[in-house]
Amino acid sequence: MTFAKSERTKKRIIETVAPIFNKKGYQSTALSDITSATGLTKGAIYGNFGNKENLAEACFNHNVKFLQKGLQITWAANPSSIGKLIGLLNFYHQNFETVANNGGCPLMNVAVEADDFYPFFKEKAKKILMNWQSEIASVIKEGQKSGEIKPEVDATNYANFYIAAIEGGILIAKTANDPASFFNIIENLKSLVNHQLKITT
Amino acid sequence: MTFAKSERTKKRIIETVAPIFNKKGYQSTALSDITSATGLTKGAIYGNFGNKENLAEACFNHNVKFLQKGLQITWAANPSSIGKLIGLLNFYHQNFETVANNGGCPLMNVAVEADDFYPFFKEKAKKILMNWQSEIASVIKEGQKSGEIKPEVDATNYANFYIAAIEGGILIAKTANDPASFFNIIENLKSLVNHQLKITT
DNA sequence: GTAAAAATATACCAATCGGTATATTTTTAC
DNA sequence: GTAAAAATATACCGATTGGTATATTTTTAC
Repeated sequence: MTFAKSERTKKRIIETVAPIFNKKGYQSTALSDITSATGLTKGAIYGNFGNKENLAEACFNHNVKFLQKGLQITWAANPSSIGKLIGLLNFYHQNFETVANNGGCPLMNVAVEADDFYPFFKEKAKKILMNWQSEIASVIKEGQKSGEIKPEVDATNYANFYIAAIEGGILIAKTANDPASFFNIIENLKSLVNHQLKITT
Repeated sequence: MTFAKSERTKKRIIETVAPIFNKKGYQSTALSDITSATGLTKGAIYGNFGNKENLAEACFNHNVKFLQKGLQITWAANPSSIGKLIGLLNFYHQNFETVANNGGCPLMNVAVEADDFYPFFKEKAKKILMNWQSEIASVIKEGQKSGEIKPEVDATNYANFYIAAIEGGILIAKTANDPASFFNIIENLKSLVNHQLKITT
């Protein structure tokens, strides 16, 4: 079991620092924030990650993984397409507080900070976003094949609308300190899924 | 005409620097960015604004003013409530490129950066957001009074949904480099206004 | 237990940060 | 045109930034 210690330390660093990067952003998170939060010195941090960018990347992956895992679990737990779309909205509802306390949606945070001046992180955010779009659109298309969802719906277009409302909802709820506004948006989306997508026989 | 020179210089600084703050964010915009963009020295900047925070605040106000003005003009140009809601969506569509080239929505940018660690700017963002919510909700309520809009619609709830989709749409379009996705979201919102809000006699 | 290797700590580096005191230049008022 | 005032430039400050070379400690393998 060589390298075991190293891997455990890396994991501990990531779990400690990931929320800090998500809250403060890449530029505003100083090495001193990282050393004081972990109780380690710069030597240890650089020995494990090489530089700040690598550590931030690992933290971003870690932050995103929680949400991607939620999607995968939701997909696995719901056989029907409508069930998947509603189930994912329930997942976002149930985990709002957790996500909010962790600094909000990591995709939004990184996209906003990196958008105009940090191509490396912007591309990372873009990849995650396009994966999300593709997951939602695929479920809609499947539902159309199986006769659950109206065939005239534009899957990609609808996936974007679904994602936009969720991201905008997080922004509003966090900025206004009003989680209820996010829950209302989730309910509105459920209503759209049930009345505009679902074929009611 | 005392102080005339000073006011003109301040205006020029704000117009030059506002897009930089909107693109890079507050922390990532260095005084050196400001001096090199304006061609002025730190002495001149501090003589006019006192410190970086005051300048950033003036720039945020300037960035927001463009959008607030657009809303006011749209309100004035459209007598009916449905006309106002559709007209505002047209305004956002028409000005997407301009806003995107300026660094995106200043409310989102400041809210995301300031959310967890910068109360001063967070409060500024919150105020702007709540003003926006109130403007949309008021138009909906007016439309309900005049019999244009269905009385069972929750005005505040719908205003939040409207704003969330727009903000999320900007995020998606900028991150994916795909303005069309924003335009599609705008069209979806128009459809909601016409089919879920509007009373069709 | 011991030697090698891996992980961490220490002490430093140049560069840059926001900010300021003061000197210089430009503008204003008469 | 000249003196006062306003605006800008220069030269500096201490603190902090990300990063690194090296010394020390801890862990691993035998």
